[in-house]
Amino acid sequence: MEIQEAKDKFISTWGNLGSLWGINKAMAQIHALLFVSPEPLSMEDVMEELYISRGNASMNLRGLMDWGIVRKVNVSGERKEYFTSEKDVTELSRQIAKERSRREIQPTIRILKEVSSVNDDGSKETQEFIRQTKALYDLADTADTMLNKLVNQEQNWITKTLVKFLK
Amino acid sequence: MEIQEAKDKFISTWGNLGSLWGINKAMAQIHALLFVSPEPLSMEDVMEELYISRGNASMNLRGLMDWGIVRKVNVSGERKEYFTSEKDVTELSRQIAKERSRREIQPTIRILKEVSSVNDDGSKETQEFIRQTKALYDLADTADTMLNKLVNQEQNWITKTLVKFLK
DNA sequence: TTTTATTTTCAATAATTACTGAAAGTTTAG
DNA sequence: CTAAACTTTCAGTAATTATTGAAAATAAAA
Repeated sequence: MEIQEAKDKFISTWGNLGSLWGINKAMAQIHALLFVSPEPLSMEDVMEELYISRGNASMNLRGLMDWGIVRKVNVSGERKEYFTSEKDVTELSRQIAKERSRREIQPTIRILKEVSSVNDDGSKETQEFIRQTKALYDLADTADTMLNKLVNQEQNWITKTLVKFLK
Repeated sequence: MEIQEAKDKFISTWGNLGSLWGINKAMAQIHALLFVSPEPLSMEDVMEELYISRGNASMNLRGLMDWGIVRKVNVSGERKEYFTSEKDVTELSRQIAKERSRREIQPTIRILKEVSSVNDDGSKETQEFIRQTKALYDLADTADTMLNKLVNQEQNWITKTLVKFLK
């Protein structure tokens, strides 16, 4: 496969995958583009490569910065702003995990806790509701904690060793 | 909080969360409803509780069965079909992890592998492309393997120990 | 077999979500 | 300061995705 085809395929695949981590297609594609570009790109560059409008580029670049995986860089002698993405996949996944936890998982956990402490009227329906939402709360809480530990630097030697075993 | 409010809140929250695991709102809400119902529900029941059409209920119940987390049950003396969801959260997460891996992660990994073996023309662009897509491939592959091991029964003592440490 | 109950399918439509482009805003240069 | 370069915002529109509802299909009962 030649580089242009491969690049297009990668950008398109990554774009469709956006929904998997909760961002839209254009945003994921911009990320993909920056991720494989050796040099920072201007907004103009992004618009041209992906055939998207200025407004679209602007909004989604900002979105990526909010996710903490894209940042502006100054290119000396240039007035334009240039953008570059986090290049280290470990840092990238750490950042994504952190943001998803903050934006979606933790709010969900909060609500699970809230609804599972519903007033128990003794009915079968209520008891099943409490049992099930509690179980979900425990699962979500454990999974969130584990994910964050796995993905964060605070890995002691035991964790590191065990991670190797899991691979 | 009273049970009806709690139930509505749970169903609505779970529904919005659908996008997190790649299913639509109605599907996630049906799942939520079945998940906290002590008895199996008919399609009629689902339609009434969630105010959705017959077609919608039919299609999304089928979707949930395709995910392997809802199944039909026969209620003796009844001609209607009744539906019930997987009640065990461990089995639920196992099933979801398995399906997501199969539907999205593995196809992505395949493509990452494919594009990262692009013909190397020696240019800076191509070299960066190869480096980055390879790194992503490794990450996705490792994460997929780990997730499946974590979530599957094949937990040996090492895995179990790791899980305890991570919690 | 015919009737009745129930489910599925899918074209039409509604709802949601994303994108554009131009005007307004901002920053730097002159 | 004014002009030029560049970015952001957002109302309008386009594209996508979800939902309805009724006809067709299926399955059980009579």
